[in-house]
Amino acid sequence: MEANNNAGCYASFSQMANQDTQRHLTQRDLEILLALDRCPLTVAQVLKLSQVFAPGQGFQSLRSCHERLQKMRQAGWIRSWPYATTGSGSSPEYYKTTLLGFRILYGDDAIPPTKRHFSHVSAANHHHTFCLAEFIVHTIVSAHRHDIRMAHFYRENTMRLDIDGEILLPDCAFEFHTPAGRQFNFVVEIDSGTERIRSDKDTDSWKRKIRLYDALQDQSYPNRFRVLIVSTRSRDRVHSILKFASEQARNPGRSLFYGVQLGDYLK
DNA sequence: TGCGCAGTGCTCCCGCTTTG
DNA sequence: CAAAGCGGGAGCACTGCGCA
Repeated sequence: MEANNNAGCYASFSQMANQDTQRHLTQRDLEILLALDRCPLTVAQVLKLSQVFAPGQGFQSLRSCHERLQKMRQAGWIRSWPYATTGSGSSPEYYKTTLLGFRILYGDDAIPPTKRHFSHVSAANHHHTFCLAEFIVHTIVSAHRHDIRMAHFYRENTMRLDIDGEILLPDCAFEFHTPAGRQFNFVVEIDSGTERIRSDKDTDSWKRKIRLYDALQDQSYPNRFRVLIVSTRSRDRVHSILKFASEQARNPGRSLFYGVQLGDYLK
């Protein structure tokens, strides 16, 4: 895996001082910008993620976290839009970096990955985006607790896997590095239950994904990766996909696909 | 900068009333 | 009688203000 959006490539503070925002950019602000560059986050998700910030940098309350995000928004580093809500009450807002925020992270000449990188998420993708963010935040926080470092994170649709002329775009991908020096590679597929499992016609079917990931693992040997299937729906859905994957696998002794229901994972 | 409190705005839920 | 409309209550995100 190659890194194209990793930390450690911040613009200099003198460059930032040239911005007309007249706001003090802290190390924590950079952590927030980096987090929002991975995926859109709500205030609650930023609060949870702040547990992995440098010691003493985490937020103690939703109130203070929200206040800081408002200041960053006023400075023009980030933007927010409301999520379409499905429960009672008003909908939470999700935050993304602006071009200014992006260039604070990666330098004045940094080129955004896509045109839509700084624009709002279409309503049809709200559920998917929120669930992906929940998974990412929980994964980073959990890994941090076990002293496992995440590296080379690829945000949604930035990793393009070309397998025998067919393309796969995982929802995200990353590496885990353990204190013992071991490396684990993961790609993540969020399943909202909208894709057919066994269809030959549906270009987004699980049958196609399973076939391509299986072929990719053959090509990648001895480098190994695992596919994490996170269902936002039911456990039955996870079991159905994993059962089908085991039926389709060319090497049944190889564990390539791992599945979990998002609610279970977050618990 | 962090936090508490009180208030606003928004949305969903639910029961009641009105309408066709 | 069922569907539509309406209004109050509840829950949640967010805001303004003051204090430490």
